[in-house]
Amino acid sequence: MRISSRCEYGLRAMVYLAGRSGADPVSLSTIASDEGIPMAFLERIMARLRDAGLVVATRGVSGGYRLSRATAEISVADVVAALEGPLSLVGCLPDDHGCDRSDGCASRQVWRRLDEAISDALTGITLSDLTMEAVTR
Amino acid sequence: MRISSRCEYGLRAMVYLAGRSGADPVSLSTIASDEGIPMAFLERIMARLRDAGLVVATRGVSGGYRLSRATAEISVADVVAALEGPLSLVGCLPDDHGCDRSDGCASRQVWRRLDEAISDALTGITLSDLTMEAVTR
DNA sequence: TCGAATCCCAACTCGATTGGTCGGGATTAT
DNA sequence: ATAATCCCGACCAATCGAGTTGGGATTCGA
Repeated sequence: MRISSRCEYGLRAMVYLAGRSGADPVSLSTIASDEGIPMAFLERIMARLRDAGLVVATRGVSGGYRLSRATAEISVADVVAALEGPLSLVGCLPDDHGCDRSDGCASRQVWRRLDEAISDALTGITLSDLTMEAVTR
Repeated sequence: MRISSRCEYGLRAMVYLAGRSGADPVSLSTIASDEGIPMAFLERIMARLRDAGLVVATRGVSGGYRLSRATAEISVADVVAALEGPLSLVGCLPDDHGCDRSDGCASRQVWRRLDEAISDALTGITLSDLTMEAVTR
């Protein structure tokens, strides 16, 4: 179970933007070179973040990306959900399709718990937390 | 981020064995048919669990698998680690290779926190918890 | 009006992983 | 012996991850 590069890069880019929040939009090439991320790949990542409504792009000469909301209003969970897809660990949680196995439910509780643990951990951190030089532990 | 079938099947098999703990070994074919898992695939899974020291196999006519330890001594984290590999979210946590990026550390704290949350959630549940008909929440 | 900077997008590659299957061994109780 | 069982390496198809390529469409400034 490993975080994808997509997700790692995406969060880095968002933290980067959070550090420049309020200023002019930042171009793809700037983010990519400052963060050491392959530009064409970052482009795909930003497209997802845009589609999720987390960043706003402006095109043309001095265009670029900026955050769509205040840094305190964007959680890491938002970013991860936008990049990793639905983010539910096992298929049968929402639809609850029967659970015909006797111990299937027992195992499933594990995945549900884990789901909650992950969710709790990620929704509790916002980009503004990350721009301050230390996550309080 | 999704749990693999391998892992799902593996935990189901372990819970199954936990429910019969202390009795005769259970054959692959029995587990597979009772749990609805493709037998040849389950065989590969059991091999990993055996290599991890979580189950013991005996061959020959009335052979099969049994747990190597008491159900309370096997955590879900043990099972998942045996089946999912190293289970660390991002490569640079143990070796800490520089962190030359300015905000790399900020993002990394997120992954470390998440790592802890997952680890805590999984080490806290043992097979004996799962054989009782309800995980206390 | 032209061109450069910028975002937008679909298609492609390439290797690893997932989810299996297949075919034969080696062991052991009866 | 023989049947039941685990053991194991090889194989396979589909998907996913991590990018790349090549071209658009927009917008600002000169």
